[in-house]
Amino acid sequence: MVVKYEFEHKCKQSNARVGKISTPHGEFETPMFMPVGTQATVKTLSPEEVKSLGSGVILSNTYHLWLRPGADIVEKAGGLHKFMNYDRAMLTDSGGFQVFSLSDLRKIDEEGVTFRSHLDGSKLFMSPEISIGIQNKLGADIIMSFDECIPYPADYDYVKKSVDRTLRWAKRGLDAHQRKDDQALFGIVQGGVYPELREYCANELKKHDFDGFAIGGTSVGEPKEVYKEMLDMTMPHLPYDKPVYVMGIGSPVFILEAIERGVDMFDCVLPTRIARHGTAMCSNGRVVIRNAKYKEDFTPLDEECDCYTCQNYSKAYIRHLFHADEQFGQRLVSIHNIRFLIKMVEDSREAIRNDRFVDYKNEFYKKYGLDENSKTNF
RNA sequence: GCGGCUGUGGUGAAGUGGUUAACACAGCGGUUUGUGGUACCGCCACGCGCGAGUUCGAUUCUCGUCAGCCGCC
Repeated sequence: MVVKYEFEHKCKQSNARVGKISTPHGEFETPMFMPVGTQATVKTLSPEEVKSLGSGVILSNTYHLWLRPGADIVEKAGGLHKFMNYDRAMLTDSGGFQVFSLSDLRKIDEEGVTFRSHLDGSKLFMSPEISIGIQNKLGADIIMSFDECIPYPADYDYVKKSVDRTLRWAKRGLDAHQRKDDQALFGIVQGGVYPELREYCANELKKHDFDGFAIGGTSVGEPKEVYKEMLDMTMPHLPYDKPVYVMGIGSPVFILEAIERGVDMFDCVLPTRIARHGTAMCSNGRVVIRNAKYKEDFTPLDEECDCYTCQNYSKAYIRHLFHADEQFGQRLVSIHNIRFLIKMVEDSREAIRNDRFVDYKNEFYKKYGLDENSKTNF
């Protein structure tokens, strides 16, 4: 098996677990947060910086790289790792999310999805075979099934129809996969908020030799309670000896709730996106760095953080950079936010090993200024 | 000293004899969850240089006054 999951320990307080995933480009401990580098770059950061933050794996995106610069060019460069000079594990999303996020420009049928390019308006067609073919050329260590990420809310009949189609697409992708020796393929569980559909989808996927499983259709605007229900109705039906990945979650609350339920991997643009707009995730809650109250605050974003930004720069300075529209500010907050989440999963792993993850989570929430039942998703 | 032009929020700048003075930028606050994000959403002049007059009503008309700019002595 290309990607091997090794279980290490399950926390006595919950289903949270610690393990290790090995790939052709190194191994990483789980639970792990994966920064997103959609266009073969984690925006504003160099690969060396990303590595120094403690991430063992980053994402890139099939749809975006397909449009630009094109899969053939990445392949000619020697694959995504060489092209962007990143030698650790990488994962590519299938383009399935774009079916959702670009929904005003798409048409879905059994064969695949017809898009209109967001770059030049040209008509494009994506199918499971095309997505897997592109991902084979890109060469990430973990590639994803081409699925339909259903919006929330969606009615039962539509979700049922969509899940069946996603399952047929998953099988087609598996059949089309040409690099089973060095690229792991994960299946994606959909099913919206319906327990029987989630269970059904998981059970059908388990019949095939996927290397890991993802839970999709989350973080599409649903309330936190609904999110937790979707995890609860899905996790029991996934095999314990394979990695589990919840797609697209990045707020501390969503991540910690996933870890508590035994999830191993998560990715999100949230830390880097909000960083570029001046919001930092800190142990005492969010810091909107443009705020006037930081004008003369010469302390770090987060006194408890060990990142480059917090070791060297003050809120007043970073605030100045944002008001002066200087790019260095975006870099500094991006570095901090990614490190913050990775430090959070590092601390989670330690807590799990010490059988006190739920205590850790509650302590984190209290300091962050919220509790498990607060309404905010962040 | 004389003549002309102009005076609207932090800035630039619309506008009208009569409901809440357009817009932009800045400022202030918020949003962002498998990145279509130099994005998005709020708030921000009880007042239109000052004073008086005309009018039912004036930022808008008239007179005076002050300030700035331009020109002429």
